[in-house]
Amino acid sequence: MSTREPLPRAYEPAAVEAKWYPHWEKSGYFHGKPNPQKKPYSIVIPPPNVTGILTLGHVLNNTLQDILIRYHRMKGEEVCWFPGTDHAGIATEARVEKYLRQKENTSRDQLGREEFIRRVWQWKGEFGGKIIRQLRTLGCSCDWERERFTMDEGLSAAVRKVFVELYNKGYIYRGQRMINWCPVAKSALSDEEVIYKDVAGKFYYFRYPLSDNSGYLVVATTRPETMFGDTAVAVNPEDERYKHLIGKTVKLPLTDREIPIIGDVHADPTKGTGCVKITPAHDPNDFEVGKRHNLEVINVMNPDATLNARAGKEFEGLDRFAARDKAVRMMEEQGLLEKVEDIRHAVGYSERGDVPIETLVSYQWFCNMKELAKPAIEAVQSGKIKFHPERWSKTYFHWMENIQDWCISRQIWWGHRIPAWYNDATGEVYVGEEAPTSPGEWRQEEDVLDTWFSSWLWPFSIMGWPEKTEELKYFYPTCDLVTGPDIIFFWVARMIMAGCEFMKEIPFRNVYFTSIIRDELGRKLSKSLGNSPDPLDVIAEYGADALRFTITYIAPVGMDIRYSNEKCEIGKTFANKLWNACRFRQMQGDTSAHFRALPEDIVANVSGDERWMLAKLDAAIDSIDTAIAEFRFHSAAHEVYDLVWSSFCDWFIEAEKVPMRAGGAEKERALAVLDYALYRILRLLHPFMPFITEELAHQMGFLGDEETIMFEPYPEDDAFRNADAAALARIDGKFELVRAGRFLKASYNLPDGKKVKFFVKAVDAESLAFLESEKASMLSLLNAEEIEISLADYDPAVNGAAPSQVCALGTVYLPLAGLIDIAAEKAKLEKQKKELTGWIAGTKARLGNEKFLAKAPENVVADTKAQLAAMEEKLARTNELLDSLK
RNA sequence: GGGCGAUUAGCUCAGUUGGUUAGAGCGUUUGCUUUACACGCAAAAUGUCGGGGGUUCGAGUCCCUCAUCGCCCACCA
Repeated sequence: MSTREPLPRAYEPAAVEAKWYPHWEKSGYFHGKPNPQKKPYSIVIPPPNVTGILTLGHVLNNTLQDILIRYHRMKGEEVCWFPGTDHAGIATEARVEKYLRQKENTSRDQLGREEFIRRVWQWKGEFGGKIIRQLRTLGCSCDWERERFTMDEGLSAAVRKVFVELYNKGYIYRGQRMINWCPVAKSALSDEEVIYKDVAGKFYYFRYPLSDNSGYLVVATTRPETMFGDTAVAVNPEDERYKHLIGKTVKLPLTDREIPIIGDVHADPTKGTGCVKITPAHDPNDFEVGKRHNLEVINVMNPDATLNARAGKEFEGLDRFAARDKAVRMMEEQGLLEKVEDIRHAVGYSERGDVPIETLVSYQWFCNMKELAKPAIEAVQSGKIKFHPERWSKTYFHWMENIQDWCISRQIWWGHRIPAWYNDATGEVYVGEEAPTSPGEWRQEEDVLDTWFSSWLWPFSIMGWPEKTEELKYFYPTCDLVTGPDIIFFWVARMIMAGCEFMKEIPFRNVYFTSIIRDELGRKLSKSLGNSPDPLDVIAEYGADALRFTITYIAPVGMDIRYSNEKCEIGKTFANKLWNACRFRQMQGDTSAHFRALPEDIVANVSGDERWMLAKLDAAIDSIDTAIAEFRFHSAAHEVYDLVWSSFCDWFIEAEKVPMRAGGAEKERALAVLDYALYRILRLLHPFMPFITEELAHQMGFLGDEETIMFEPYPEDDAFRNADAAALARIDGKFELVRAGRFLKASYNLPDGKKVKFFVKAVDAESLAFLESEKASMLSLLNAEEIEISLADYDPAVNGAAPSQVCALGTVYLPLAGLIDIAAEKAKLEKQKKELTGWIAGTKARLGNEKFLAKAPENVVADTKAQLAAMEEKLARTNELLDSLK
């Protein structure tokens, strides 16, 4: 695969990405299979809708999963990322209906059930699963051999088995209850599929005349069109204003019906007029009231939310909103409209249809969740399953502890048909995995199951359950789940319940809830706002690695992300930086033989800079391990970014130019350490930026054609940073001096490249010796002509007045022969003196505080004392400099 | 109504169990074609850590309270 040519000046991701992914996939690198020699690590993908296309939300979600997968793979575990798609009943049915209407001018109902389903499968084959192909562009290392669809035969068998089991346990039942109805899908919905929006509405105050013509009651409603279903008016039995009316009747306007006035606590005397119209068929509270008083349930609506015959001739067939207007108008004409108030109120909308839902009474299938919830609550309470961030467990507990029956039947065709059969002759109901074999006319239930009724089995159905497969034995339970907090009820909670019930084992150990991605203005990304960038465009412009890295880098734990395409510059420039570091290395000659491990003699002879670099690497490796273990992906990204850019490129490579120039054994050692560090960096970075790291590992000659970085060991701590803390501190001191010298040059507007002479007065003999030994390095880093290091005071009489900087290892002077701005120097030193004096005073006060000495930990006290000494020493030198300027 | 989160540099955000002088990227300013990189190098400036109170030797960090913004759940005849 590798073509060892000089690297171009800038990284061009497109060709590299297009090259490696197919190679990885063809080579079977993504495939995981049970292997008793290795520790299993598995993730199941949150199955995207088969109709879906890649969004930035998916990018974040799947990048994080891929980071985990690649990280654990390199850690030597047997990893498997199970991918697949969800049949998404309502969404897909709507999508295909639209397609058929546009392409063939036909409809679901024209085609009939069997033909329509055939067409949906056809559509899926042709257009479905686009997102799965897009995930490849992103670099996701899913085990595509194991790709599943929630309506595959095996997964469908799992659904049937689960349905029958829960039915036999008495959890699943069919009943007439108040449900949420979507007029667009013409189907029942679960409570979770209803989203509440605050919208402007009106409160209509209607007069309902008493039958005896002795006056009227005023009732308020936001839904005038449901009045045709009113079967009572309720007042509070304690309400002095109305209690004498209980038992009388009112004439229901616009109808010829009379309805009773009933006493019920549901009527709150403090709210509105104290009188409530009761519409049992269209309001959950009213339904309860109706049950208590044995009221008739009059459904006045058709499935498409037009009014039906029960609303009377004038209203039959009218859309609910038209009917509302008409009812109000007619009430007004009859003098029965008392007043109208503007209000804002929450209205339930269908998640998919984006229209107000109707609550109505209907026969549906339900699943009682109470018993299923118990072990699932326990699993999270006990810590067997951990949520990250932990606070989501509160949301989880609150919902689980108040869990309601789940309405699982849908009046659509695309989905798992409920395995129940009716015998109309005998009235029998048969529920079984297969059709009944007993004689008689059996008619299968028309309804299908809620999409989530298959998704909740995903972690084990995808592994072949109910068959007892090797995969289940090895990979179940999965390790980590990465998903959005918006589906905590829909999916996460239900998977935990299903796992506990059917596998007797939790489905995963950790759940990481990703951030929600917003635009720069903090708005949710949406198609209608046009603020939702297409990830494929972003990848084309910046590269997949850049997008992956950027989104990881900017995603804080548990908070919303403000995303804009421009932010991908972070990842793009970072990739380019890494590319050029390798390009530089390539120019220095052949790859060292020691890039995998440094031999003893090199380790024994590493320079201070080299030890410093190896120590930085160790520290970064530890931080990254910890960060990934705690799902702090952005910390890991920041850590590796700083390591590469600051430690490796800005300091280490620049410092190593000295031994590399020296040639011979010096150069050989420097290149060995450089290669060793570089290959560790590439591996550290691979989970975040898979393409560029694979490409560079080959370009640099670290890997042969038949090898892949994917299975190279993830770097581990070499303990270099524990080797010699004092030596590492001295290198930091050298860098501080370099920074100070550069500052002096910049302060006097000297071009960075100008060769100048510095003087350094070392603080002591030890520092003197060290700085002398690092002289070549400092000359190079400072771009200086000469550096004179001594223990003696700088003598302005000899070299002229010089601005200076006080550092830990010594004071740096830049002689400027007449150019020195004495006033500016004085001001700088006075400022420094003031700061030092302030800190010293503060530190002394702290050390003078007996309580501090008594209560603070020893190391804090010792550190404080050391700081004080250092500051006092610095102050003394600052004062000397000030004196010298007088 | 119940719950959760946020408020730190001009912007977007870091800041692990409380412990020196609060950081990064972008932007801004200055100087640079220095043996990879202008997708770059070097340097600089900007903060009463939302307000108030408390605990503590010590608070951006813990507690209380207020304000503003956002999310979730419930309810709303």
